[in-house]
Amino acid sequence: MSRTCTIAELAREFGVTTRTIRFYEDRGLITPLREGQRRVYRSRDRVRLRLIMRGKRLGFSLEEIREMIDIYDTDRSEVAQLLLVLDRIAQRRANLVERQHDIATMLGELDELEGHCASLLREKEVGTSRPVRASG
Amino acid sequence: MSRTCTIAELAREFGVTTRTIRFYEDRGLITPLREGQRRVYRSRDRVRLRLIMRGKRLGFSLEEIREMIDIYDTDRSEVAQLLLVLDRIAQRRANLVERQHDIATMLGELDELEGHCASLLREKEVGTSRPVRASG
DNA sequence: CTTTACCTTAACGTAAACGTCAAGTAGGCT
DNA sequence: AGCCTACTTGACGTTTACGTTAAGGTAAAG
Repeated sequence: MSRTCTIAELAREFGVTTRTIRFYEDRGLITPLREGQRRVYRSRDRVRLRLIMRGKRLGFSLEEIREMIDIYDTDRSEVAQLLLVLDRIAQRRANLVERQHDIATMLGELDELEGHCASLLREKEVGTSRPVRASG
Repeated sequence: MSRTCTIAELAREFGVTTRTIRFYEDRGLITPLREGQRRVYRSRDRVRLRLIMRGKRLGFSLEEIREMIDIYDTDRSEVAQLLLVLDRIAQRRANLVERQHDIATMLGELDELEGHCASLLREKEVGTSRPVRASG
């Protein structure tokens, strides 16, 4: 495991531009170390970026993603903070479960449509003595 | 069930602005009837809007949502079109299944974190004479 | 007829999430 | 020393998905 890397390496690794990574930093999603001027990324940052990309695939805004990251970042030394984290986890979970239902609904509708199409297709195949040739 | 309705009624029903609905029409996502100048929406349009809202919740762009709607709209009288629809269905399904996995991963991570927090909390509660909060 | 309420198109404004220069710096090669 | 490459910080441009006036049409109510 490469301990640290440059911004260009990280960008290649995740298939994004360096501009994107700097933008995420600007929005407080990543906080790399510095070696003089240059940014130095560690596995910690790679984990973050993975979280970010996953969040993006699911359509979360960067702000929402920042909130998720905050959950992992919150200080867990005090009871109040722990309770806060548990509360946020519950909210996130509820949100994700909603999405799961939306996806399940969509998949169900696709199944239905597919079944319809398949049966239409069978009808057409039965009607033709030879393979696909349709016309008046 | 009200067969038709105005743009304002539809907007209230779905909790969006009329501007939003007109914008969706502009992008080819909805095509209401007209009574003179005015738009008239039927259950067909309501179904569309439900599809749109669901797509938005899942983070799909309006363009992607338009493509989904196209799947349902494609002419199914010809075999070639049916095969096209089946192909698109497969692609959509693959996409949705990917999202399901992303969500499952996130939920798993939340479970893990929750477990960690819960055990930290138990440690702290053991140390206190008066319990902070008990459950389960 | 005027007000009120709802509708229309058209056009400009805006926040998010970057893309795309521009101009400068720092280290390595020859 | 000169050049190349990779990095840096701006700062303006772009697309998406609407918000927000502007400017007006229509139909019932007062």
